[in-house]
Amino acid sequence: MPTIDDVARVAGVSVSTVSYVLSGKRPISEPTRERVKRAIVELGYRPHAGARALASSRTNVIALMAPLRTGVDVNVIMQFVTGVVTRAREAEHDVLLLTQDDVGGIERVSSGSMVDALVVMDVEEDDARIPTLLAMRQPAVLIGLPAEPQGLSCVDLDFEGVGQLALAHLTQLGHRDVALIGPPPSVLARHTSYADRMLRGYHRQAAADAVPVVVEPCESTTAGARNATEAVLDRLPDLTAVVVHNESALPGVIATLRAAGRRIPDDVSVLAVCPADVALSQSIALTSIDIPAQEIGAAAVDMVMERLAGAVDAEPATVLVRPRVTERDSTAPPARFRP
Amino acid sequence: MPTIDDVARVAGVSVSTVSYVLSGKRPISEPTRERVKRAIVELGYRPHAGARALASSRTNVIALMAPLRTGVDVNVIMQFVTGVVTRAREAEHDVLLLTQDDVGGIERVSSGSMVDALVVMDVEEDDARIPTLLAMRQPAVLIGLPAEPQGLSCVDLDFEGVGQLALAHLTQLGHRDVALIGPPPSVLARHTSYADRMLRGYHRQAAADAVPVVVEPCESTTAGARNATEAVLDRLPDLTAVVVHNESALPGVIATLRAAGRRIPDDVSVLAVCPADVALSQSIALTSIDIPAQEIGAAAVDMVMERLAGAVDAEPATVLVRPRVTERDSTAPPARFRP
DNA sequence: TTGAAAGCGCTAACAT
DNA sequence: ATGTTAGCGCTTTCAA
Repeated sequence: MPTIDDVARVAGVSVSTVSYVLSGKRPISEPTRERVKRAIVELGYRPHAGARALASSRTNVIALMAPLRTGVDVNVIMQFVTGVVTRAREAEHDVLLLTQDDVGGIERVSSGSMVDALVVMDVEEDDARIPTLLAMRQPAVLIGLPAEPQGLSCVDLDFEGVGQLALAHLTQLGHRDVALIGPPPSVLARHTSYADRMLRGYHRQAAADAVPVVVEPCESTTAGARNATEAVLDRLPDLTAVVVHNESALPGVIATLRAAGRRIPDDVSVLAVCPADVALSQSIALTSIDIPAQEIGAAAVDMVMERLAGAVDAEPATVLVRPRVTERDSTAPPARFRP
Repeated sequence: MPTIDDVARVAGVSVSTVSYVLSGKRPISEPTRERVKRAIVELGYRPHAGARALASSRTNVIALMAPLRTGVDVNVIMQFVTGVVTRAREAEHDVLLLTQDDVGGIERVSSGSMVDALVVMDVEEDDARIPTLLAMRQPAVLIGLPAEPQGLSCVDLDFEGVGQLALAHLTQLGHRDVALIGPPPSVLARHTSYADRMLRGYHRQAAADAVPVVVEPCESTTAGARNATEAVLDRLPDLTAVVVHNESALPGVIATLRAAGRRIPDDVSVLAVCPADVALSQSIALTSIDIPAQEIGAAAVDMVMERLAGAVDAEPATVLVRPRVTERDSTAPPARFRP
């Protein structure tokens, strides 16, 4: 492997000149730059990442902690991951993937100076990783919003708003007998940030609209979806609308509703909270509050890069993407509102 | 951040002693080792990854190229990824994630000495990355089997065997009117390794058993599954069994068969080629040839580590995991064989 | 506009 | 069993 010295020799310049041509951190005359670039190409030179990291304390790598916990939809995770990796590459960074949510992993990559920053997924209300993240010298950005961010930067869809908006949309259509089919019990049990926030917003809206709250957690299997849907029909025989906040349950919920003789949206409206492509790949195009997972992942990287670039002590930001309802074919006013 | 010098000073030894305590590459007296370890803990010392890489030409990072191409099931990808990351951690390595399948990414991490080795997923029959992989000084392992590995190591399920076994299992039950619902057209079009091999095996078995080959590619959507299933029923009105090599299509295939009035397995047997958990999470537990994605990912890492550890020129290995049918509730002999 | 050289924090060969 | 020290390949300050 050629080194920077080789390049310098071939180009007939000093190593520092080569370095500056590469970094652009000081002006280089056009002819010199040309000679250097030619030498680089000729030799197939690539700077050694380790040497660079050692000399500059910059690795151009960010860590992405994407724990694969039970109950979280893999599709959605991958959309976040894709967003992060893609945007990171655009910013000349690579991504080190951590799939365990252990504090040990954070410490290893952080104090070992393996990465310049961390992006953390699957955040809980009271996340055990927060103290560790605060102690690192590298910046961290959470995808999610814990109860007390304590100065960490966060990005996410505004899930409280999602809960409110989901119910409000249905009540405005005239629905009163609405149920929420939610995330799996495991997700609820560990107080995953998005789940708790969504429920909070949903409850608030229910209070405002004076409609009862009927919530059914739901395992992410066909059987789980069937059970939850049947439970809901049982608890609310006059059900006219259902909010589903569980990607993997959607096919099963739809199938079970139909099996029970309820047409969508004629008898029951279905409003999904999920990525747009999931809403579109069901047997009926679902009205949904889209989770822009990829964009949120990209936004997380943007925040990382800001922190890396400039104001080291830029005050921590919390970016909450505003939810919107995209009307498709699965919602309508309840039957009694129609001729 | 404390450095190795700090540790040496606090422990009252030389830096090399600290280094050797850490690496275990030479004997250290018990008392000395103790003092050093205490100093390490006391200071919270972590070796600087870049410095280490520079001095030792070892990064303890492997690259995982997991392109998210259209048509491949995310669930399956994630199982491979999980297998790779988990086993890599067990071997004291971290994983750098590349999601584009560009040759540029390989060159960057390889000649930049960012990683010790590469694991490559989503391999095609005639994979464009092979020349680049051969040119690297780091070892590479493919998950998949190209037409000409040219000396690269490969691990995968024996998909030719899968194709044979799938059909053989059904014909042995007495089925003659069998259809194969396959991967999406895009996967076929780019000659993804596993798809081509499975088809090859299937054709061979069909010739051996003298049954016609009815193959229907299938988009990974509910609609796609419906279309493919209806097409199959159309082409083969007396259909008694179907092989499904398309995870995302499974729910739709099952639903469509039922909608057409065919009970499973009474009227139609369904044999799936998919990870075990996918087979188990359908509305009926499917007989399947399981794809042990996680184990294959782990095996890929094992092969990497062997190469890294010892015989640099260990001859390249090709490990093909033997497929097995796991009988569950979706297959039975055809009706005419039963009372 | 360019060059010389002092590190960055380790590993491992060479000494003792 | 332990210590000394020469790099590893780069960045960046200081000089010119």
